Amino acid sequence: MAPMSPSADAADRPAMPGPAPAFSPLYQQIKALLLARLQAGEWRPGEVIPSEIELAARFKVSQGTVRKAIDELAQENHLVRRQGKGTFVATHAEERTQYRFLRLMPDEGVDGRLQRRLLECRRMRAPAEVARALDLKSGEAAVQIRRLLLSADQPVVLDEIWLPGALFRGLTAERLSSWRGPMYGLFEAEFGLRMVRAEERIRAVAAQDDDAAVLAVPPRSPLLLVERLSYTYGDKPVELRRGLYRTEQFHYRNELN
Amino acid sequence: MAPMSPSADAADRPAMPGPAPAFSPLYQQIKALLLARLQAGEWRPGEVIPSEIELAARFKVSQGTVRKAIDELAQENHLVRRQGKGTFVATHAEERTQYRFLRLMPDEGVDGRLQRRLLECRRMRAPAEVARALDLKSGEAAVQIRRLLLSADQPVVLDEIWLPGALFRGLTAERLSSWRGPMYGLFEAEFGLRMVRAEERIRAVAAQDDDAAVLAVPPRSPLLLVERLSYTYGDKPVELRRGLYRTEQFHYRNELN
DNA sequence: ACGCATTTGTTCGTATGTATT
DNA sequence: TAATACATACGAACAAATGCG
Repeated sequence: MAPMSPSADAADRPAMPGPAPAFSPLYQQIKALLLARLQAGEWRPGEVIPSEIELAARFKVSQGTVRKAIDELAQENHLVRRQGKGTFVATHAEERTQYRFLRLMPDEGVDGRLQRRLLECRRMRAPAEVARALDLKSGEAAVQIRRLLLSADQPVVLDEIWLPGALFRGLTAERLSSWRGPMYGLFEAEFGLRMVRAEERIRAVAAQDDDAAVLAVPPRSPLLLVERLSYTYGDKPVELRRGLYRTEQFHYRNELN
Repeated sequence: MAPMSPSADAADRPAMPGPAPAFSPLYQQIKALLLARLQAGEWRPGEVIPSEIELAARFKVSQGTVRKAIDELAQENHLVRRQGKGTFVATHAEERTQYRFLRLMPDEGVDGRLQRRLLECRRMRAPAEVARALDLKSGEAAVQIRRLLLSADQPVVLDEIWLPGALFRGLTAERLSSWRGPMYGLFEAEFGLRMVRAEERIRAVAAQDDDAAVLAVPPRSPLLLVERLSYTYGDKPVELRRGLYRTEQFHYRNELN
Protein backbone atom coordinates (compact mmCIF):
# COMPACT_ATOMS: atom_id res chain seq x y z
CA MET A 1 0.00 0.00 0.00
CA ALA A 2 2.78 2.45 0.83
CA PRO A 3 4.73 3.65 -2.19
CA MET A 4 8.16 2.12 -2.38
CA SER A 5 10.54 4.13 -0.29
CA PRO A 6 13.42 5.89 -2.00
CA SER A 7 16.78 4.24 -1.91
CA ALA A 8 18.38 4.16 1.49
CA ASP A 9 21.60 5.25 -0.10
CA ALA A 10 20.14 8.56 -1.17
CA ALA A 11 20.83 10.23 2.15
CA ASP A 12 24.50 9.40 1.91
CA ARG A 13 24.97 11.09 -1.41
CA PRO A 14 25.80 14.74 -1.81
CA ALA A 15 22.76 16.19 -3.53
CA MET A 16 21.20 13.81 -5.96
CA PRO A 17 19.12 15.87 -8.38
CA GLY A 18 16.30 13.77 -7.08
CA PRO A 19 13.34 12.07 -8.71
CA ALA A 20 11.12 14.95 -7.54
CA PRO A 21 10.06 14.45 -3.94
CA ALA A 22 6.60 13.11 -4.85
CA PHE A 23 5.54 14.15 -1.37
CA SER A 24 6.53 17.18 0.57
CA PRO A 25 5.96 18.45 4.09
CA LEU A 26 3.23 20.99 4.57
CA TYR A 27 5.60 23.78 5.50
CA GLN A 28 7.55 23.20 2.29
CA GLN A 29 4.36 23.58 0.32
CA ILE A 30 3.58 26.82 2.15
CA LYS A 31 7.12 27.97 1.48
CA ALA A 32 6.65 27.29 -2.22
CA LEU A 33 3.38 29.20 -2.24
CA LEU A 34 4.99 32.18 -0.56
CA LEU A 35 7.90 32.07 -2.99
CA ALA A 36 5.49 32.03 -5.91
CA ARG A 37 3.69 35.07 -4.54
CA LEU A 38 6.99 36.85 -4.06
CA GLN A 39 7.94 36.02 -7.60
CA ALA A 40 4.57 37.27 -8.83
CA GLY A 41 5.23 40.55 -7.08
CA GLU A 42 2.23 40.35 -4.77
CA TRP A 43 4.39 42.01 -2.14
CA ARG A 44 7.15 44.28 -3.37
CA PRO A 45 10.68 44.56 -1.96
CA GLY A 46 10.68 46.39 1.35
CA GLU A 47 6.99 45.83 2.01
CA VAL A 48 5.51 43.92 4.93
CA ILE A 49 3.86 40.62 4.24
CA PRO A 50 0.78 39.56 6.22
CA SER A 51 1.32 38.38 9.77
CA GLU A 52 1.95 34.74 10.55
CA ILE A 53 -1.49 34.40 12.03
CA GLU A 54 -3.18 35.83 8.98
CA LEU A 55 -1.18 33.66 6.63
CA ALA A 56 -2.01 30.65 8.77
CA ALA A 57 -5.71 31.47 8.45
CA ARG A 58 -5.38 32.08 4.74
CA PHE A 59 -3.63 28.78 4.10
CA LYS A 60 -5.62 26.87 6.71
CA VAL A 61 -2.60 25.63 8.59
CA SER A 62 -1.26 26.33 12.03
CA GLN A 63 0.81 29.38 12.81
CA GLY A 64 3.80 27.20 13.61
CA THR A 65 3.76 25.73 10.14
CA VAL A 66 3.76 29.16 8.53
CA ARG A 67 6.52 30.10 10.92
CA LYS A 68 8.74 27.29 9.77
CA ALA A 69 8.19 28.21 6.13
CA ILE A 70 9.03 31.83 6.84
CA ASP A 71 12.07 30.77 8.86
CA GLU A 72 13.55 29.12 5.83
CA LEU A 73 12.69 31.98 3.53
CA ALA A 74 14.29 34.40 5.97
CA GLN A 75 17.31 32.22 6.17
CA GLU A 76 17.63 32.24 2.40
CA ASN A 77 17.40 36.03 2.41
CA HIS A 78 14.05 36.26 0.70
CA LEU A 79 12.40 37.74 3.78
CA VAL A 80 13.53 39.70 6.81
CA ARG A 81 11.86 39.29 10.17
CA ARG A 82 11.56 42.20 12.56
CA GLN A 83 10.17 41.49 15.98
CA GLY A 84 7.22 43.67 16.84
CA LYS A 85 6.95 45.02 13.31
CA GLY A 86 6.38 42.17 10.96
CA THR A 87 8.07 40.24 8.19
CA PHE A 88 9.36 42.17 5.17
CA VAL A 89 10.37 41.34 1.65
CA ALA A 90 14.15 41.59 1.47
CA THR A 91 15.60 44.38 -0.61
CA HIS A 92 19.00 45.41 -1.85
CA ALA A 93 18.11 49.04 -1.21
CA GLU A 94 18.71 48.96 2.52
CA GLU A 95 21.82 50.02 4.29
CA ARG A 96 22.67 46.81 6.01
CA THR A 97 22.13 44.61 3.03
CA GLN A 98 23.75 47.07 0.69
CA TYR A 99 26.94 45.14 0.36
CA ARG A 100 25.48 41.69 0.50
CA PHE A 101 27.03 40.72 -2.81
CA LEU A 102 30.21 42.78 -2.58
CA ARG A 103 33.00 40.84 -0.96
CA LEU A 104 35.77 43.33 -1.63
CA MET A 105 37.10 44.69 1.64
CA PRO A 106 39.74 47.32 2.38
CA ASP A 107 42.93 46.15 4.06
CA GLU A 108 43.57 47.34 7.62
CA GLY A 109 43.97 51.07 7.77
CA VAL A 110 42.60 51.71 4.30
CA ASP A 111 39.58 53.88 3.71
CA GLY A 112 37.00 51.59 2.17
CA ARG A 113 34.60 54.14 0.72
CA LEU A 114 34.19 53.76 -3.00
CA GLN A 115 33.08 56.31 -5.55
CA ARG A 116 31.41 55.22 -8.75
CA ARG A 117 32.14 56.44 -12.25
CA LEU A 118 29.95 55.28 -15.10
CA LEU A 119 31.99 54.67 -18.22
CA GLU A 120 29.42 53.30 -20.61
CA CYS A 121 25.85 52.12 -20.93
CA ARG A 122 24.59 50.99 -24.28
CA ARG A 123 22.30 48.49 -25.93
CA MET A 124 23.65 45.99 -28.40
CA ARG A 125 23.35 42.44 -29.58
CA ALA A 126 24.53 40.00 -26.95
CA PRO A 127 27.85 38.36 -27.83
CA ALA A 128 27.63 34.59 -28.02
CA GLU A 129 29.22 34.01 -24.66
CA VAL A 130 26.94 36.50 -22.93
CA ALA A 131 23.86 35.10 -24.65
CA ARG A 132 24.74 31.64 -23.45
CA ALA A 133 25.18 32.71 -19.86
CA LEU A 134 21.96 34.76 -19.78
CA ASP A 135 19.88 32.21 -21.66
CA LEU A 136 19.24 34.57 -24.58
CA LYS A 137 18.68 33.62 -28.17
CA SER A 138 21.70 34.46 -30.24
CA GLY A 139 21.51 38.00 -31.47
CA GLU A 140 19.01 39.13 -28.87
CA ALA A 141 19.41 42.58 -27.34
CA ALA A 142 21.51 43.15 -24.25
CA VAL A 143 22.58 46.12 -22.17
CA GLN A 144 26.26 46.59 -21.56
CA ILE A 145 27.41 48.69 -18.64
CA ARG A 146 30.98 49.53 -17.82
CA ARG A 147 31.88 51.34 -14.66
CA LEU A 148 34.75 52.11 -12.37
CA LEU A 149 34.90 52.05 -8.58
CA LEU A 150 37.51 54.31 -7.05
CA SER A 151 39.00 54.70 -3.60
CA ALA A 152 40.53 58.10 -2.94
CA ASP A 153 40.58 58.78 -6.68
CA GLN A 154 42.50 55.58 -7.33
CA PRO A 155 40.75 53.01 -9.53
CA VAL A 156 40.06 49.75 -7.73
CA VAL A 157 37.38 47.91 -9.68
CA LEU A 158 36.49 47.83 -13.36
CA ASP A 159 33.11 46.22 -13.86
CA GLU A 160 31.55 45.09 -17.10
CA ILE A 161 27.90 44.21 -16.65
CA TRP A 162 25.55 42.50 -19.10
CA LEU A 163 21.78 42.48 -18.76
CA PRO A 164 19.02 41.02 -20.93
CA GLY A 165 17.73 43.93 -23.03
CA ALA A 166 14.14 42.75 -22.92
CA LEU A 167 13.99 42.96 -19.14
CA PHE A 168 15.69 46.32 -18.88
CA ARG A 169 13.86 48.54 -21.33
CA GLY A 170 14.43 52.18 -20.56
CA LEU A 171 17.70 51.69 -18.72
CA THR A 172 19.92 54.59 -19.76
CA ALA A 173 23.20 56.13 -18.69
CA GLU A 174 21.28 59.06 -17.20
CA ARG A 175 19.08 56.84 -15.14
CA LEU A 176 22.08 54.89 -13.95
CA SER A 177 24.35 57.75 -13.04
CA SER A 178 21.64 59.74 -11.32
CA TRP A 179 20.67 56.80 -9.13
CA ARG A 180 21.90 57.01 -5.56
CA GLY A 181 22.34 53.70 -3.82
CA PRO A 182 23.12 50.18 -4.90
CA MET A 183 22.53 49.25 -8.52
CA TYR A 184 20.45 46.25 -7.49
CA GLY A 185 18.17 48.70 -5.72
CA LEU A 186 17.56 50.44 -9.04
CA PHE A 187 16.78 47.12 -10.67
CA GLU A 188 14.18 46.42 -8.01
CA ALA A 189 12.60 49.84 -8.11
CA GLU A 190 12.53 50.42 -11.84
CA PHE A 191 12.37 46.96 -13.33
CA GLY A 192 10.86 44.82 -10.61
CA LEU A 193 13.79 42.42 -10.71
CA ARG A 194 15.25 41.16 -7.46
CA MET A 195 18.61 39.42 -7.37
CA VAL A 196 18.16 36.41 -5.19
CA ARG A 197 21.51 34.67 -5.37
CA ALA A 198 24.70 34.68 -7.39
CA GLU A 199 27.63 32.47 -8.26
CA GLU A 200 31.13 33.80 -8.60
CA ARG A 201 34.22 32.37 -10.23
CA ILE A 202 37.47 33.94 -9.25
CA ARG A 203 40.78 33.84 -11.05
CA ALA A 204 44.06 35.70 -11.17
CA VAL A 205 44.81 37.22 -14.57
CA ALA A 206 47.35 39.54 -16.14
CA ALA A 207 45.95 42.96 -17.06
CA GLN A 208 45.45 43.55 -20.76
CA ASP A 209 46.69 46.87 -22.06
CA ASP A 210 43.33 48.59 -22.26
CA ASP A 211 42.15 47.41 -18.85
CA ALA A 212 45.53 48.29 -17.36
CA ALA A 213 45.17 51.83 -18.70
CA VAL A 214 41.72 52.26 -17.18
CA LEU A 215 42.82 50.84 -13.86
CA ALA A 216 46.06 52.81 -13.90
CA VAL A 217 48.33 49.84 -13.42
CA PRO A 218 51.25 48.62 -15.55
CA PRO A 219 50.31 46.21 -18.33
CA ARG A 220 50.35 42.55 -17.27
CA SER A 221 49.82 43.44 -13.63
CA PRO A 222 48.06 40.69 -11.69
CA LEU A 223 44.36 41.38 -11.23
CA LEU A 224 41.53 39.48 -9.61
CA LEU A 225 38.95 38.47 -12.20
CA VAL A 226 35.54 37.97 -10.62
CA GLU A 227 32.87 36.56 -12.91
CA ARG A 228 29.42 36.71 -11.40
CA LEU A 229 26.17 35.26 -12.64
CA SER A 230 23.17 36.57 -10.70
CA TYR A 231 19.76 34.94 -10.57
CA THR A 232 16.22 36.07 -9.78
CA TYR A 233 13.35 33.88 -8.72
CA GLY A 234 13.03 30.61 -10.51
CA ASP A 235 16.79 30.30 -10.97
CA LYS A 236 16.61 32.64 -13.91
CA PRO A 237 19.96 34.27 -14.73
CA VAL A 238 19.58 38.02 -15.26
CA GLU A 239 23.00 39.52 -14.86
CA LEU A 240 26.47 38.62 -16.00
CA ARG A 241 29.19 40.66 -14.39
CA ARG A 242 32.88 40.58 -15.02
CA GLY A 243 34.91 42.54 -12.50
CA LEU A 244 38.62 43.25 -12.50
CA TYR A 245 39.85 44.05 -9.01
CA ARG A 246 43.11 45.65 -7.97
CA THR A 247 44.12 43.91 -4.77
CA GLU A 248 47.03 45.92 -3.47
CA GLN A 249 44.92 47.71 -0.87
CA PHE A 250 41.80 45.58 -1.00
CA HIS A 251 41.06 41.90 -0.77
CA TYR A 252 38.20 39.54 -1.52
CA ARG A 253 36.89 38.25 1.76
CA ASN A 254 35.18 34.94 2.25
CA GLU A 255 33.95 33.08 5.28
CA LEU A 256 33.95 29.32 5.36
CA ASN A 257 31.66 27.37 7.62
CA MET B 1 26.11 34.27 10.89
CA ALA B 2 22.91 33.64 12.79
CA PRO B 3 21.33 36.68 14.29
CA MET B 4 21.69 36.20 17.99
CA SER B 5 21.29 39.52 19.63
CA PRO B 6 17.84 40.40 20.85
CA SER B 7 18.22 44.09 20.14
CA ALA B 8 16.93 45.18 16.76
CA ASP B 9 19.55 47.87 16.51
CA ALA B 10 22.34 45.47 17.11
CA ALA B 11 21.58 43.82 13.79
CA ASP B 12 22.24 47.13 12.12
CA ARG B 13 25.67 47.51 13.57
CA PRO B 14 28.76 45.65 12.46
CA ALA B 15 29.52 43.58 15.54
CA MET B 16 29.06 45.55 18.65
CA PRO B 17 31.18 43.88 21.33
CA GLY B 18 28.02 43.99 23.37
CA PRO B 19 27.51 44.50 27.06
CA ALA B 20 27.17 40.75 27.43
CA PRO B 21 23.61 39.66 26.74
CA ALA B 22 22.68 39.70 30.42
CA PHE B 23 19.78 37.49 29.50
CA SER B 24 19.46 34.93 26.80
CA PRO B 25 16.76 32.59 25.56
CA LEU B 26 16.76 29.14 27.01
CA TYR B 27 17.63 27.44 23.77
CA GLN B 28 20.67 29.69 23.39
CA GLN B 29 21.84 28.65 26.82
CA ILE B 30 21.38 25.01 25.89
CA LYS B 31 23.26 25.64 22.68
CA ALA B 32 26.14 27.15 24.64
CA LEU B 33 26.19 24.17 26.99
CA LEU B 34 26.30 21.76 24.07
CA LEU B 35 29.07 23.74 22.43
CA ALA B 36 31.07 23.67 25.64
CA ARG B 37 30.70 19.89 25.83
CA LEU B 38 31.76 19.57 22.22
CA GLN B 39 34.77 21.73 22.92
CA ALA B 40 35.59 19.65 26.00
CA GLY B 41 35.59 16.58 23.79
CA GLU B 42 32.77 14.82 25.64
CA TRP B 43 31.64 13.49 22.26
CA ARG B 44 34.29 13.04 19.62
CA PRO B 45 33.95 13.83 15.89
CA GLY B 46 31.79 11.27 14.16
CA GLU B 47 30.13 10.05 17.35
CA VAL B 48 26.42 10.21 18.19
CA ILE B 49 25.30 12.59 20.84
CA PRO B 50 22.42 11.67 23.18
CA SER B 51 18.92 11.85 21.76
CA GLU B 52 16.88 15.02 21.98
CA ILE B 53 14.65 13.46 24.59
CA GLU B 54 17.54 12.43 26.77
CA LEU B 55 19.17 15.83 26.50
CA ALA B 56 15.86 17.45 27.35
CA ALA B 57 15.65 15.33 30.48
CA ARG B 58 19.24 16.04 31.36
CA PHE B 59 18.84 19.81 31.00
CA LYS B 60 15.31 19.87 32.37
CA VAL B 61 13.81 21.60 29.36
CA SER B 62 11.35 20.50 26.73
CA GLN B 63 12.39 18.48 23.73
CA GLY B 64 11.45 21.36 21.43
CA THR B 65 13.91 23.64 23.14
CA VAL B 66 16.74 21.15 22.74
CA ARG B 67 15.65 20.73 19.14
CA LYS B 68 16.00 24.42 18.43
CA ALA B 69 19.46 24.49 19.99
CA ILE B 70 20.54 21.51 17.91
CA ASP B 71 18.99 23.06 14.79
CA GLU B 72 21.33 26.00 15.06
CA LEU B 73 24.34 23.84 15.82
CA ALA B 74 23.55 21.70 12.81
CA GLN B 75 23.18 24.76 10.71
CA GLU B 76 26.58 25.99 11.79
CA ASN B 77 28.06 22.62 10.89
CA HIS B 78 28.92 21.57 14.40
CA LEU B 79 26.43 18.70 14.29
CA VAL B 80 24.82 16.57 11.61
CA ARG B 81 21.31 15.23 12.00
CA ARG B 82 20.30 11.90 10.53
CA GLN B 83 16.71 10.93 10.74
CA GLY B 84 16.18 7.60 12.41
CA LYS B 85 19.79 7.34 13.50
CA GLY B 86 20.60 10.27 15.72
CA THR B 87 22.62 13.46 15.79
CA PHE B 88 26.34 13.22 15.18
CA VAL B 89 29.36 15.39 15.79
CA ALA B 90 30.48 16.79 12.46
CA THR B 91 33.81 15.63 11.10
CA HIS B 92 36.12 16.55 8.27
CA ALA B 93 36.89 12.90 7.75
CA GLU B 94 33.73 12.05 5.84
CA GLU B 95 33.35 11.92 2.13
CA ARG B 96 30.66 14.48 1.66
CA THR B 97 32.25 17.08 3.89
CA GLN B 98 35.71 16.39 2.61
CA TYR B 99 35.92 19.50 0.54
CA ARG B 100 33.98 21.77 2.81
CA PHE B 101 36.81 24.26 2.98
CA LEU B 102 38.22 23.79 -0.51
CA ARG B 103 36.65 26.17 -2.98
CA LEU B 104 38.94 25.43 -5.90
CA MET B 105 36.97 23.86 -8.73
CA PRO B 106 38.06 22.50 -12.10
CA ASP B 107 36.83 24.35 -15.18
CA GLU B 108 34.37 22.54 -17.44
CA GLY B 109 35.92 19.48 -18.99
CA VAL B 110 38.90 19.42 -16.68
CA ASP B 111 39.67 16.45 -14.49
CA GLY B 112 39.46 17.77 -10.93
CA ARG B 113 41.26 15.01 -9.08
CA LEU B 114 44.24 16.29 -7.18
CA GLN B 115 47.32 14.44 -6.01
CA ARG B 116 49.26 15.61 -3.00
CA ARG B 117 53.01 15.95 -2.69
CA LEU B 118 54.51 16.88 0.65
CA LEU B 119 57.44 19.22 0.24
CA GLU B 120 58.34 20.01 3.80
CA CYS B 121 57.29 19.57 7.40
CA ARG B 122 59.44 21.03 10.13
CA ARG B 123 59.28 22.67 13.51
CA MET B 124 60.70 26.12 14.02
CA ARG B 125 60.13 29.39 15.82
CA ALA B 126 57.08 31.17 14.52
CA PRO B 127 57.93 34.24 12.44
CA ALA B 128 56.43 37.42 13.85
CA GLU B 129 53.60 37.57 11.35
CA VAL B 130 52.63 33.96 11.94
CA ALA B 131 52.83 34.36 15.71
CA ARG B 132 50.52 37.32 15.53
CA ALA B 133 47.93 35.51 13.45
CA LEU B 134 47.98 32.38 15.63
CA ASP B 135 48.09 34.23 18.94
CA LEU B 136 51.47 32.82 19.88
CA LYS B 137 54.09 34.47 22.03
CA SER B 138 56.95 35.68 19.91
CA GLY B 139 59.51 32.95 19.48
CA GLU B 140 57.12 30.13 20.32
CA ALA B 141 57.33 26.90 18.37
CA ALA B 142 55.37 26.37 15.18
CA VAL B 143 55.06 23.66 12.56
CA GLN B 144 55.59 24.67 8.96
CA ILE B 145 54.18 22.47 6.22
CA ARG B 146 54.64 23.03 2.53
CA ARG B 147 52.85 20.92 0.00
CA LEU B 148 51.85 20.80 -3.62
CA LEU B 149 48.57 19.75 -5.17
CA LEU B 150 48.78 18.48 -8.73
CA SER B 151 46.29 17.75 -11.43
CA ALA B 152 47.51 15.31 -14.06
CA ASP B 153 51.08 15.87 -12.89
CA GLN B 154 50.73 19.62 -13.35
CA PRO B 155 51.17 21.74 -10.21
CA VAL B 156 48.02 23.68 -9.29
CA VAL B 157 48.32 24.68 -5.66
CA LEU B 158 51.30 25.48 -3.47
CA ASP B 159 50.26 25.55 0.18
CA GLU B 160 52.25 26.83 3.11
CA ILE B 161 50.65 25.88 6.40
CA TRP B 162 51.53 27.08 9.88
CA LEU B 163 50.35 25.39 13.07
CA PRO B 164 50.99 26.11 16.74
CA GLY B 165 53.77 23.73 17.80
CA ALA B 166 52.34 23.18 21.25
CA LEU B 167 49.08 21.79 19.88
CA PHE B 168 50.68 19.55 17.27
CA ARG B 169 53.36 17.64 19.14
CA GLY B 170 54.36 14.55 17.26
CA LEU B 171 53.30 15.79 13.84
CA THR B 172 55.94 14.56 11.41
CA ALA B 173 56.42 14.34 7.69
CA GLU B 174 55.93 10.57 7.90
CA ARG B 175 52.67 10.88 9.73
CA LEU B 176 51.48 13.47 7.24
CA SER B 177 52.42 11.74 4.05
CA SER B 178 51.14 8.36 5.15
CA TRP B 179 47.74 9.78 6.06
CA ARG B 180 44.99 9.05 3.57
CA GLY B 181 42.16 11.54 3.55
CA PRO B 182 41.80 15.20 4.33
CA MET B 183 44.43 16.83 6.50
CA TYR B 184 41.78 18.19 8.84
CA GLY B 185 40.73 14.59 9.44
CA LEU B 186 44.24 13.86 10.69
CA PHE B 187 44.09 16.86 12.99
CA GLU B 188 40.86 15.54 14.48
CA ALA B 189 42.03 11.97 14.87
CA GLU B 190 45.53 12.59 16.15
CA PHE B 191 45.35 15.92 17.91
CA GLY B 192 41.70 16.30 18.85
CA LEU B 193 41.45 19.62 17.05
CA ARG B 194 38.40 20.32 14.93
CA MET B 195 38.35 23.19 12.45
CA VAL B 196 35.06 24.90 12.94
CA ARG B 197 35.24 27.85 10.61
CA ALA B 198 37.74 29.83 8.57
CA GLU B 199 38.23 33.23 7.01
CA GLU B 200 39.90 33.69 3.68
CA ARG B 201 41.43 36.72 2.04
CA ILE B 202 42.00 36.47 -1.66
CA ARG B 203 44.28 38.52 -3.85
CA ALA B 204 45.95 38.39 -7.24
CA VAL B 205 49.72 38.44 -7.05
CA ALA B 206 52.68 38.03 -9.38
CA ALA B 207 54.61 34.82 -8.86
CA GLN B 208 58.00 35.22 -7.20
CA ASP B 209 60.84 33.32 -8.79
CA ASP B 210 60.98 30.47 -6.28
CA ASP B 211 57.22 29.93 -6.21
CA ALA B 212 57.07 30.17 -9.99
CA ALA B 213 59.66 27.43 -10.25
CA VAL B 214 57.73 25.11 -7.94
CA LEU B 215 54.48 25.78 -9.72
CA ALA B 216 56.10 25.49 -13.15
CA VAL B 217 54.93 28.86 -14.41
CA PRO B 218 56.94 31.80 -15.76
CA PRO B 219 58.13 34.28 -13.16
CA ARG B 220 55.65 37.10 -12.51
CA SER B 221 52.72 35.01 -13.68
CA PRO B 222 49.44 36.01 -12.05
CA LEU B 223 48.48 33.69 -9.19
CA LEU B 224 45.62 33.61 -6.76
CA LEU B 225 46.84 34.14 -3.21
CA VAL B 226 44.45 32.63 -0.69
CA GLU B 227 45.25 33.38 2.94
CA ARG B 228 43.22 31.33 5.34
CA LEU B 229 42.93 31.55 9.08
CA SER B 230 41.09 28.57 10.57
CA TYR B 231 39.50 28.48 14.00
CA THR B 232 38.49 25.78 16.48
CA TYR B 233 35.99 26.12 19.24
CA GLY B 234 36.07 29.32 21.18
CA ASP B 235 37.20 31.29 18.15
CA LYS B 236 40.72 30.11 18.72
CA PRO B 237 42.92 30.39 15.61
CA VAL B 238 44.86 27.20 15.02
CA GLU B 239 45.95 27.25 11.42
CA LEU B 240 47.36 29.84 9.08
CA ARG B 241 47.46 28.78 5.48
CA ARG B 242 48.82 30.62 2.51
CA GLY B 243 47.92 29.05 -0.80
CA LEU B 244 49.09 30.04 -4.26
CA TYR B 245 46.67 28.81 -6.91
CA ARG B 246 47.19 28.52 -10.62
CA THR B 247 43.86 29.46 -12.19
CA GLU B 248 44.25 28.59 -15.85
CA GLN B 249 42.25 25.37 -15.52
CA PHE B 250 40.73 25.90 -12.09
CA HIS B 251 38.80 28.65 -10.42
CA TYR B 252 37.79 29.66 -6.93
CA ARG B 253 34.06 29.19 -6.64
CA ASN B 254 31.83 31.14 -4.32
CA GLU B 255 28.09 31.29 -3.83
CA LEU B 256 26.43 34.48 -2.71
CA ASN B 257 23.10 34.48 -0.95
C1' DA C 1 4.32 59.21 30.30
C1' DC C 2 1.58 55.34 30.15
C1' DG C 3 -0.84 51.62 28.60
C1' DC C 4 -2.73 48.84 24.87
C1' DA C 5 -2.85 46.23 20.64
C1' DT C 6 -0.11 43.96 17.25
C1' DT C 7 3.64 41.12 15.72
C1' DT C 8 7.38 38.21 16.16
C1' DG C 9 10.15 35.34 19.63
C1' DT C 10 10.38 31.70 23.07
C1' DT C 11 8.78 27.67 25.55
C1' DC C 12 6.04 24.03 26.64
C1' DG C 13 3.17 19.95 25.58
C1' DT C 14 1.20 16.40 22.60
C1' DA C 15 0.41 13.58 18.69
C1' DT C 16 1.69 11.53 14.48
C1' DG C 17 4.83 10.51 10.44
C1' DT C 18 9.12 8.59 8.58
C1' DA C 19 13.68 6.41 8.70
C1' DT C 20 16.69 3.14 10.82
C1' DT C 21 18.07 -0.90 13.20
C1' DT D 1 7.59 -6.44 14.02
C1' DA D 2 9.01 -3.50 17.49
C1' DA D 3 11.80 0.07 19.45
C1' DT D 4 14.23 4.29 18.80
C1' DA D 5 15.32 8.74 16.83
C1' DC D 6 14.53 12.56 14.21
C1' DA D 7 10.71 15.24 11.44
C1' DT D 8 6.34 17.39 11.04
C1' DA D 9 2.23 19.57 12.76
C1' DC D 10 -0.92 21.52 15.94
C1' DG D 11 -2.20 24.25 19.97
C1' DA D 12 -1.46 27.29 23.76
C1' DA D 13 0.70 30.64 26.64
C1' DC D 14 3.74 34.21 27.75
C1' DA D 15 7.79 37.47 26.64
C1' DA D 16 9.80 41.25 24.13
C1' DA D 17 9.68 44.91 20.66
C1' DT D 18 7.16 48.28 18.35
C1' DG D 19 3.88 51.84 17.33
C1' DC D 20 -0.14 54.39 18.49
C1' DG D 21 -3.44 56.78 21.16
